[in-house]
Amino acid sequence: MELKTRIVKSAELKNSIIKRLYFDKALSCADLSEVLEKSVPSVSKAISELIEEGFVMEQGYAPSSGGRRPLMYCLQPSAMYIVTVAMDQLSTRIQMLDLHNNPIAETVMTELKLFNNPKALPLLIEYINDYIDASGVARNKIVGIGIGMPGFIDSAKGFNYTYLDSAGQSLTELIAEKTGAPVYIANDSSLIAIAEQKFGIAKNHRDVMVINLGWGIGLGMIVNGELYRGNSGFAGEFSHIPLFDDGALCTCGKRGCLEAEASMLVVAEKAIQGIKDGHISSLKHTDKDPYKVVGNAIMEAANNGDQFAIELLSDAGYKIGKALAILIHIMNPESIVLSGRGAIVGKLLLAPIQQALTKYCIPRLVSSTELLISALGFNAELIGTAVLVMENFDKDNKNQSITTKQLSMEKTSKN
Amino acid sequence: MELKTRIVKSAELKNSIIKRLYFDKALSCADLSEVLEKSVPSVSKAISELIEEGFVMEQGYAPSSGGRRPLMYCLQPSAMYIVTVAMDQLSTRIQMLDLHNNPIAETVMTELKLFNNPKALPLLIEYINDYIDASGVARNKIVGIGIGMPGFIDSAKGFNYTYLDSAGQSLTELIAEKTGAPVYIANDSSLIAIAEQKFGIAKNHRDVMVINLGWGIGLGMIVNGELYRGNSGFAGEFSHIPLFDDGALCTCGKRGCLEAEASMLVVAEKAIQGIKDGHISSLKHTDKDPYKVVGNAIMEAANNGDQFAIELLSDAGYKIGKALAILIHIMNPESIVLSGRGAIVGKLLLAPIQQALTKYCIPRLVSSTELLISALGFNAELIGTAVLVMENFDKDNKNQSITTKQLSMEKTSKN
DNA sequence: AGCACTTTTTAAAAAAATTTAAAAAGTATG
DNA sequence: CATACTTTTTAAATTTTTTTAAAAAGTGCT
Repeated sequence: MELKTRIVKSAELKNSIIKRLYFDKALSCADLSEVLEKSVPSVSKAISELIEEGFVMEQGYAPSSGGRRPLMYCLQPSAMYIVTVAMDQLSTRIQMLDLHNNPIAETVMTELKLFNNPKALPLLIEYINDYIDASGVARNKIVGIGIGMPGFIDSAKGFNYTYLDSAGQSLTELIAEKTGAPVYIANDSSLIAIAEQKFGIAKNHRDVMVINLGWGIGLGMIVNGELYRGNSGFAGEFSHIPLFDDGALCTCGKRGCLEAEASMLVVAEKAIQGIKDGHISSLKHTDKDPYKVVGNAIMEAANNGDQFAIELLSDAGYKIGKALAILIHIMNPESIVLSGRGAIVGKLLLAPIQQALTKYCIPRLVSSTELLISALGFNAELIGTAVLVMENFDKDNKNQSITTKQLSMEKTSKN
Repeated sequence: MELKTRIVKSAELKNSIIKRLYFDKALSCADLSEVLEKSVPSVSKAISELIEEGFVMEQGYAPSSGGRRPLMYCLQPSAMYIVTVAMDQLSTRIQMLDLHNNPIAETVMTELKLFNNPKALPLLIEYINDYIDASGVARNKIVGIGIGMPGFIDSAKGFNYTYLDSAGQSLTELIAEKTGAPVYIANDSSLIAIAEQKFGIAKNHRDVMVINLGWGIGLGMIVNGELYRGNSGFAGEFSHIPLFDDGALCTCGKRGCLEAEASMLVVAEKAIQGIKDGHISSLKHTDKDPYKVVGNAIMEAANNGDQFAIELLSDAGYKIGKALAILIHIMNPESIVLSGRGAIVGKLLLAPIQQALTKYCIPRLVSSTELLISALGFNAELIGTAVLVMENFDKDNKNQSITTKQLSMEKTSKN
């Protein structure tokens, strides 16, 4: 009894040290004491236990700042692993990362249609299990499985109200049961946002708006330093604000939405029409090509200097800029990041977006917001899911040190 | 030495108990233990000290929930007082509240022009000092002075970049020096928002957008349970988003801003023009009447059923609704509150706003947001400033129990 | 009315965390 | 190159907090 409570208490501090080291890579005992608001002796004791248990290791001495050089600690990368899953409408990527965010194997990409596919959920579980088995990593070494997916998602309860019907049961509970590891889910745009804020171009910015330029246009919001999803998880429905009087008809049923005017899908449509109308361009088109292929071709052509492709993207950029003007007025963010697939043409979008901002924004507002282009790109979502797992690390292991957890799991699996 | 550290430590808990009781009115020892995440014995000890020191009192027993009835504690209302100041462009109100938010004297209202008035700041300080002197309350009994004012404000540093030029010195420090009490400032719309969320119609809502219907249209945002001001304090510039293609010219230099189309000032202008054009209405107009008088007359006439006045307000309401549609898409708030002066015609605005929301919003988004009308009305800003003072209570008294503070101040004043 | 079961409060014992002091390992400087 | 001044780390003493246990005060049912 006494032993148990002792472990519970010290586990809290130890888990928060692990979490902190995941995000900050390397810290000294004094650093940790300051950021965690615990005394140096407490932290010191916890660290030496963590080293003994194999979770933390010494990394060497940092340069002196005028006194004794601090001994830096970092996570033992192979102590635990994070399974990251990034889904879109058509395909799913799976990847396992160590505690330094380094992949331990090739990313596996599989076709998996979400829309109207009752088999999607069992298949997803199968793919994840296969991946873990193939990796050779023991289940009790997995911190958690993070899954990013499109749709309206309640992260706390673990539901996706758009895809992956789980017959009323919590998706996270269900998948956790079948895989033997804790599961966390979140919306893809949200994950890209936290990836950019924790490990990307907007690192440590308190207030960031991240635009997910995929086939649609998503928005992930970091507000007061944390992800904002709104009262019912619908915040950031950026692409359906009434932006143009009597514009194109949108899939949402309204007119003049940003998505109906400037998404990659619409750009592809316009390109096809343009080619038919005889526009000069390096783009070729056969009716059989799906929009996805056309979209990629446009981005590539634009990057290679094709005038028609650049025109199309500029037009979209200007419209996105008008919408961003609204966002800036309301949120006054430190930065706006162009991320997701479309980030590869980010440089081409920059000029028309800036032009729109100048036209539609109060000057002092534009000048207090930076416009940035993601460097994470296509990897953002995978990194975001890893962050999702580690963000929940201290909460979910509150009553149990990860050490005792691993021990108890080994025992039960031997039974 | 040992005594001092003992006081410092216990002061933290005691101050957080005071703060909590200010917001929650009455709590039992067990309640406090739970919300403050401290053990019952710790809280119990702190409470008995606070009672001895005269800050807390027993309030009687609450009904049993199946066991022993809890003894409820509340603040001794006369232990300390809060000075609240609400400024607008033309006039300033001052009021002193006890710890139960009850006014201890009549509100004093004085003419005080903010725009282009170098005497505004010394006058403000004089008014505050006069008010405190007249109240008969000792300076060391004043928790703090909260001031709400229009303009771009940095609450943390205590600057107002629009009005009350303080020659580079922090406004809050300056006023604190001259009045002998801690001073906190914030933007008027922000204060109305926290008033509605702490003591108003949106009590305890996590995500609320509060519209301040004054002569302009302000927005105060509560996000993830706390006030959001953006990266440089400019968040909520709601009334200057590009809403109408080529609309009326706005004071900000752009076209089609909400403020230029639907503010009370614009409504007043339209009313004057309408009367000249021969509209039938109970409204009378002489050219000498300032807009302020016209505006009030319109609101009164509309509430009395005057058709022309109602039409004018409905038109403004519909436009506000279009802007709210955008806000809902981005923020997905639990509720939107119509507050400030204009809240008295809130009922009349409800229908046209709802109509606009239905037209411009995705259905599932409208239905997840409540549209509410403030009951605090004109008092919201004063209550908001009191909240501002108490929100900072535990932070600013971190190293000193309020008791020892009062004692030390008594000594120095006797010297 | 008495018994089983709650919840709140108080008191004593045990554990955890912090403070204090001191040692260790550097830097800068005359 | 020794001295004064940093900063980091370790160790011991003290304080603070929590846990545990028990008492007090109610409810509700037979």
